[in-house]
Amino acid sequence: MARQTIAETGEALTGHQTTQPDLGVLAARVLLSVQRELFTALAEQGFDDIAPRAGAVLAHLRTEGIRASEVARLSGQHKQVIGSLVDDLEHLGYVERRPDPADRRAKLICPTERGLLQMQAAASIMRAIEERHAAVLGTAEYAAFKTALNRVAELQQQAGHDSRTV
Amino acid sequence: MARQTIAETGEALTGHQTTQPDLGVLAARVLLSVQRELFTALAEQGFDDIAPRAGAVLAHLRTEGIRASEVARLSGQHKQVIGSLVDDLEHLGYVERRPDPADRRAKLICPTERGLLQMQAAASIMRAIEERHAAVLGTAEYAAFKTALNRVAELQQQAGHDSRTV
DNA sequence: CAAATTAGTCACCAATCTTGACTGTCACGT
DNA sequence: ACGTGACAGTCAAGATTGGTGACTAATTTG
Repeated sequence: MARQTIAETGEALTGHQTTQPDLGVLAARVLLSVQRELFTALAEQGFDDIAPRAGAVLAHLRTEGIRASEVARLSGQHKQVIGSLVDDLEHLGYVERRPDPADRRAKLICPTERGLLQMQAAASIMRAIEERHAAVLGTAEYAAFKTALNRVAELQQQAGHDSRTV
Repeated sequence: MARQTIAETGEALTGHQTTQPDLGVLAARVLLSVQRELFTALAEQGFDDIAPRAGAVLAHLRTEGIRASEVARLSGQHKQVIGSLVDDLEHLGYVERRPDPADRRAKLICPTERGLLQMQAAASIMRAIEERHAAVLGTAEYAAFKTALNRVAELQQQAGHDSRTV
């Protein structure tokens, strides 16, 4: 798995080991380890031809299709990157490009049958991962955690947006 | 966040917008937006010569120094990557290599005065970010969230470790 | 002392990200 | 209707980044 690489792996900068790691370090750890588990499990289920970086597209697929530029916005990646990812996924048979009836400039990225199977598999794996955490933390506590994480992600994205503008 | 990346930015694969995004997508969003805000703020405070990828090293710096291979383990990056990052940070005057008195093979990566200032600045910025979230969610709720995130990161890293072995 | 391990580096290759320019298409104001 | 500006997507090139294997030096093992 990447990058990503997360890219690979930018993190925050405080972190004496003695103190609690900060939000950035924790987010990085969760992301990397979730990615690793998810794509390992996917590979075991036969989806062994996709890399974590393709997740930027796959994570935002919908049965009705989605525009490339919307994927770019949601994933924070450039349009060119999305384009090449879609190229790859198209060759691998996970998605296909269809013209958008509502806008002749745009093309909808639609999952194929294989793409749908992959979406279901990924959703199932992620559900299992989260249920495992919920079993340790407690169902109610995990739900509260997830809600808070959602909220933090929203808040932080607004702030990140502002500071990008600066 | 890179970078990137955070990679890119591999994410999970479920995500109809109608349902709540999964753990991987949320972690990616938090990581990317925190990185963006942190490094923007650092740049405004005069630390404009460091990129998010350098965070892999900076996040694990300690005043007493730390070995390159330990940074590699903590950050999940290869030794070579750490080596080149340390090269850069050394030229920029953030860290210096000192021989490890305990092992003549090893070199300790120690922050310079500027490195210490940067560490303090980063810690302060991250504190401000987290306090902002705490103000919205409530102090107690945010503390609970942070604790849960820590726990999830631990659990997930164990799982990720296992699946890497497979 | 010889063998196996570990820390760090060098050099090379592959993958990835970023930028700028370019073609169609849409939306808006006149 | 028409010109202007904005947006969707693609092409192509450059720079950055990441991964791999081999190598030296020092430590540990037996």
